[in-house]
Formats: sequence, structure tokens, C-alpha cells
Amino acid sequence: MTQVSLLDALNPSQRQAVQHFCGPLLVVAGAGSGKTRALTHRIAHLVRQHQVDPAEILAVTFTNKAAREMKERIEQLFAEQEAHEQFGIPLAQLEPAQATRLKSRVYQRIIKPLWVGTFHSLFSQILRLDIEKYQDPKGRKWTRNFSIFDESDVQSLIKEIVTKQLNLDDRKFDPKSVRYAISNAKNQGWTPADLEHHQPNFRGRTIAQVYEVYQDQLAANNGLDFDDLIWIPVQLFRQNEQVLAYWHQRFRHILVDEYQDTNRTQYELIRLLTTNGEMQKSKLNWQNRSIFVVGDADQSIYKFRGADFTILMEFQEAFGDGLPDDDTRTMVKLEENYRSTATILQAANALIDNNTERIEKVLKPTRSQGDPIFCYQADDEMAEAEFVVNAIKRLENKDPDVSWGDFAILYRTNAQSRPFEEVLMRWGIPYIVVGGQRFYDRKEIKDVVAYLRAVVNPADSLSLLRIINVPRRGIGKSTIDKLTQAAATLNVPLWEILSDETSIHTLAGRSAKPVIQFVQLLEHWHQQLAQAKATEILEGLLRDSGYLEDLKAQATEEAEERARNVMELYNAARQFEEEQGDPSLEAFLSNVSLASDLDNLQEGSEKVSLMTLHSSKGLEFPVVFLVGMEQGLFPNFRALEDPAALEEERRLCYVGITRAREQLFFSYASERRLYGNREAAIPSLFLSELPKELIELDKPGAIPRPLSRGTTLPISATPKARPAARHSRSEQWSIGDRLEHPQFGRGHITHVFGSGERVTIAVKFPGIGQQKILDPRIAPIQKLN
DNA sequence: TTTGGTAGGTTTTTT
DNA sequence: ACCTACCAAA
Repeated sequence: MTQVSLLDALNPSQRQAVQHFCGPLLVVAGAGSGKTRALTHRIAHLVRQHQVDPAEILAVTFTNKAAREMKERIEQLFAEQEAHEQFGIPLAQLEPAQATRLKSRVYQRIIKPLWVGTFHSLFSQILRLDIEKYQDPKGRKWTRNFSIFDESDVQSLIKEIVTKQLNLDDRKFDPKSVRYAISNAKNQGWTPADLEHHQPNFRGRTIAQVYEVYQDQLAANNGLDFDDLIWIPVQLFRQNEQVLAYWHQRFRHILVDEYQDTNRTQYELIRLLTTNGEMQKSKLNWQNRSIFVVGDADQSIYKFRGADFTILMEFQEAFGDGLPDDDTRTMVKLEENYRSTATILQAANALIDNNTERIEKVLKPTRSQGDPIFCYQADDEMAEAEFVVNAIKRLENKDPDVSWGDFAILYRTNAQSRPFEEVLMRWGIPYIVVGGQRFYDRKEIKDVVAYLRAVVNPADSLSLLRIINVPRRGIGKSTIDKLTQAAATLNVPLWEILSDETSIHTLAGRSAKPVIQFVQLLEHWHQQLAQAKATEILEGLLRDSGYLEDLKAQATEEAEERARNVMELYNAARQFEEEQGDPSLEAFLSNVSLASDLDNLQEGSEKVSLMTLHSSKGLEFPVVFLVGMEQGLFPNFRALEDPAALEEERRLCYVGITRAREQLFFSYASERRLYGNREAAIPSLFLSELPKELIELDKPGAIPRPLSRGTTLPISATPKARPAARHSRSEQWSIGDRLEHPQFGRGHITHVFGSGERVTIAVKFPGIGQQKILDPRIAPIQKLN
């Protein structure tokens, strides 16, 4: 072989995708059909065959981990090609030192200039450059050292606004649901005024008001939330032609992975960059320019966060040539699956066929039938965990090629991990839990990050308040109140008050001294920002603030764990400096805010992986356990009454099934502990939708069809059009309330889930063994006294 | 100001 | 069953 082509070892559809040069292309890629291969090969092809400058390519991935992997795979592709060209031998046969040198040259020339990352990380970088050119409709402005507020920061800010500043009833305006509504608005691309326009009722107007004050607060802190990282670039591009033209020119080739999970704002961002804001399709100029998106509507699982897979379905209309699907030049389907056994694919195809809203597509197997799927009924969640761990032990024992890293346990909610952890721990089997409480959400990490943020962005009063008395330095509540009062009165950031000597001296001497010391500490490191590396500043702050010392002085088990975590953060900073080549604290902080737990999941770590079905998207494992297959858990009870939501749950199940390469197990418990009580459970609807001949049951007998109301009926595509029953609409429901249902008779409420307008209740009807989960807005129920 | 106790909420999924 | 946030007592 004299020359390896990038097109070798690709099937015709993949080749068509890879060879695509200019104009729009939608790649409909089923699970396991080699879409990452198509993406990476296409990028390499653009650079090698069409001499595209890597700096002109923008590739959007769904997670940071996916971005990292994509870069590694492209680097590998180039290194292999160049090994052939320069030395005539495969990369693997080069001397290690030579191979390393070759790779680092490829990295410098190709990989480093590429823009590959998530929407959030890519556009936060653009904002670091251009946000000072932006002004929002109310004249708010931000500077490039802005802080990125995480979900808990945002949550407490909203709570503060709702309860303290606007004095709203926090039962009617639950901070959580208000937060959700604001996030939704930003994901739709709505300003507070737009929100008010779309929802002119009292609730909509009030939330718009909270949104407005919330933006004030964000701006006052020079902070942004996750949604702003997308929504502000959109507004900036709309209001400033020059900025848009610059980035439009800059990114001639745009690629988006997991396109089915983009939201309206993200779509708008891509549209603006691609078209330079041109609305008329006939005027688009596709010379030396492309938009290439890859997605699978059947794997759209992020509706709750604003994702809308109709964006994928409308791609050809938005960018395309308008020809019918069959002879279009703007769509390629990848349907051949290289990952899973035929059995697993048949199960996946059968399941997803129950959905109505989809692009018709079947996964075509390329592999043999394989082992049957096994379904286990356990007595309770502990027995379920024992079954799973036993199966893992047995399989690992049987085959020396199988290792712990080949197994994944997938569940619907994070709370389900515990029993599996207990049993795995008991047997000393190494495992990793992805998600749940994130590393960066831990108290000690948030404290240290607050120090860093305050140094970078002194306007960040949220962070200042978090650490002003941590560790205790004798700045008490009354002192802090006085200072924040002063800041509020003068309408300046808290820092202005703190750093103003004369104002501080109006405090009693006993209180003034620690404040002055605190200010000096931050000021000192603020001045070092330009020259010092992130690790140096972190080290200095930990030392000078006495934070670590204080932890060590506590000498408890817990404090030691915390100190270890803080050191872990320090290690992360050091690693970041080595890998990224940008040692600034600002760069590290952005990385921290946008990091997800999934990023720690390393291949070859030889550990059993535990994670939610959502986290498993994009991953694959030889053996997969789909656990907790129970009505109400999965599908989740919130989806039971809503056909569209139920279809989303089914897609989630489809994602789970298609993670498996060789073997797939389902399990459910007939009784499960919920909020401390034992509750009977019935098998998931999804189990009954799988072809019986593919499934081996541990106990004879078929999987009973779940009887919960509304779920066994054929799902129609019509959205939830059922009018809310008037009589129960505004009722307040609480545990113990008695009620009557025409079908089930009298019963009493055992649980109330959620709050505000999104309430679901669990009701025990003595006549019926099973307790029912109802939506009081829809269910025909009558309250009794 | 800090500690300890308890009431009340929590379980959907995440960049 | 667990965690947090708030309140009373030292």
C-alpha cells in the first residue's frame, strides 16, 4: 500500500458524507452507524483535499469529552497519513520518539487552530473577545472578564429576587419553576419583553419582571448564565454587522454533531454564522462554504432543556435545495449499524417503531444474531443490584478478555445509583459513577472557585459574599449587611465599597481590620493576573487566605476529604496548563464552569460505569444493564399522561438499548423503596413493546402489560389537547387529602410531587392494590372533606 | 456568632 | 431515607 486514502474503509453513504464539500448537508445517522467517523474524516478531507485552512473550521459537539475525542481522532488520521507520506511506513512502526514528534507537528499545524467544542465553550470564547461590543436592549453591558454562574448560583439569585426584592409568594412563584421559565425564554430567544408578549397573563408578566431584574443582577455582577453564552452572541450578531461579518468570514465550514438536540437559539446562532444574516435563500452564496449537520431524531432526549428535533427535520427547508428526499443532494442517511448484534438492533427498531413523530429509518445490522436479551425480575432494588453485580462477576470471570470497563449500568434517575454502588463496593469491584453531584458542585470547590472568580472579576459580588468570611475572619452578619446596604444605596458593586478605605473606616475598628486584610489579599492576586499562572494564583490564595490550614485544623474525616478535593482542583489546574497551553486563570475558570462529570470518564480505566441514560448518549459498552424498568420510574411518571413526553422517554430507552455491543440485560423490581416507603411496581411499558422471541425471562411467564391509564392506548401525534378539568384546577393538594375518582373510587393522597402548577399526586385507592399517579389538572377527581 | 436540631422538601434528565 | 435550610438556644 503506497498511499492510504481517507475514503478507504467507508461505505458508500459515509463516503458521500465525507466527500461533501460546499453547501448544506444533513446526515441522518442512526446509532452506531459511524457518524463520528464521518465527521472526523470529513474534516480531514476538507483540509487535505480542498486545502481548507483548519482555522476556518468550526465543529460543535455535545460534550467536552466528545470534542476531545474528535480532536484525538483527527490527529491520529493526519499522523497516519503523514507517516506514510514522509517515511512510507505505518505510524505504528515508527520509532516512539519519531511518532511523538510527528504527532506534535500535526497538533500545532492542524488540531490547535481548529475550533472544536460545545456550543457553550466555543461561544464563551467568542464572548471573551467581543462581549464589550455588546449592549442589551436596556443598556446593560458586560466586560470580558465576566463570571459564568452555575445552576446553584442562579437558583439562589432567583430565589432572592422572587422572595426579597419583588416580594412574591414563593408558593405561586416557585423559584425553580421561575428559573425554568426564564431559561426557556432564553432558549427560545426571548427578551423579557418578548416573554411578556407571548404570555400576557399575570404569571407571564410577573416572570418577565423577574427576568428583567435577574438580568440587572447578572449585569451588576458582570456575570452570565449558561443560556446567555448562546443567547448573547445571537443578539450581538444581530445588532453588530461587523462582528457577525468577521465570524461569518472566519468560519467557512461549520459542522454540528447531535443536531437533533439543538434549541432555537443555537439554531439561530448557526444560521447567522452560515448565512451572515441573509434571510433570502436564493441570495445565499455557498462558494467555499458549507454547513454540515449530523443527527438522529430518534435520539432526541433533551426537550426539557429546550431542544427541538423539528429543527433537524426542517434542515433541508432552512438551508437546502428544496428537492424531494429521494433525489435531494442535501441529505445522506447512514443506516448500517456496526456496533450491536442483530438481536439488539431488532429490539431497538421494534421499540422505536411505536413512536409516531420521526424520520423513517431502520438500523440495518452488519453483525450476527448474538446472544438473546435477558430480562430479570427482582424482589426489590437491593435484589436487583445483586443480580446485576452477580452477572457482571460471572461474565468477567468467564472470559479473560472481558474487563470491568466493559460494563455499564444505566438508569433513569441519578438517585438509583446507590444500591449498585453498595453491592459493587461490597465485592471490591472498581466502578465510577458519572454525574450526580458534580465535583465542581462540592462546597469546598465552590468556595475556592469563588476566590478565583473574585480575583478575576471583582464585580462578582455573589462570589465575594460567599468567601468574605470563609474561613472565619471575624466579618459577621451585621458587618456584611452594612456593606451590602451601602453598595445597594449607592448602586455600585460591593467591591467598590470594600475597597474604599474611607467607607471601611466608618465601621468599628474591630470590624474594619479583617475587611481591609481581605481586600488586600484579593487586590494582591488581582494585580498578578497578567503575569502569574493559574496554579500560582491558586496556590497563593489557598495559602494567604488560610483556607487549607483551616480545613486541616478541623482534623475531621470530612475536612480531610475536603482538603483532598481542593488539592484535586489544584491538580486539575496543573493538568489544564499543560494540556491547553494557556496558563491564565481566566482560561482555567471558564473551563471549570463548563466542565461536566462525563469529561472524567476515561476509556481503559477498567471500571464499571454507572450513569443515567442521558449521560450515556454517544457512548458504547460491550455489556449494558438497563435497570429500573418500571412504570412510573421509566417511563417517568411525569410522562405517563403526555403522549409527546412518553415518546421522548421511549427515545431515551432506544438510546440505552443501542449503547450495547454484545449483550443487553433489562431488570426491574416488583417492589421498590420510594421516599422511605415500600411501593409495589409494575414492569415498564417498554418491556412489553419488545419482541418476545428476542427476550429470555428469568421466570416463566410473559411480561404483563402495564395497566396504568392512558399508556397502553395507541399514541396519537396530537399534542396534549385535553382541557384541564375545571373543578380541580386551582385546588391545593397535600398528603392525606381525601378524594374521589369515578373509576377508582375513594382514596387518599400519599405523595405530592413538584409544586406550583406542575403538581402530580400519588393516590392510594383501597379498592385497588396499586397506587395511582395522577395529574390533578387532568384527572377527573373531586376533593372530599 | 455558632451550634444543634428538626421540619420540610426531594427524584427526571444537563451544557 | 436523605439533605438542606431555617430556627431556637448557648
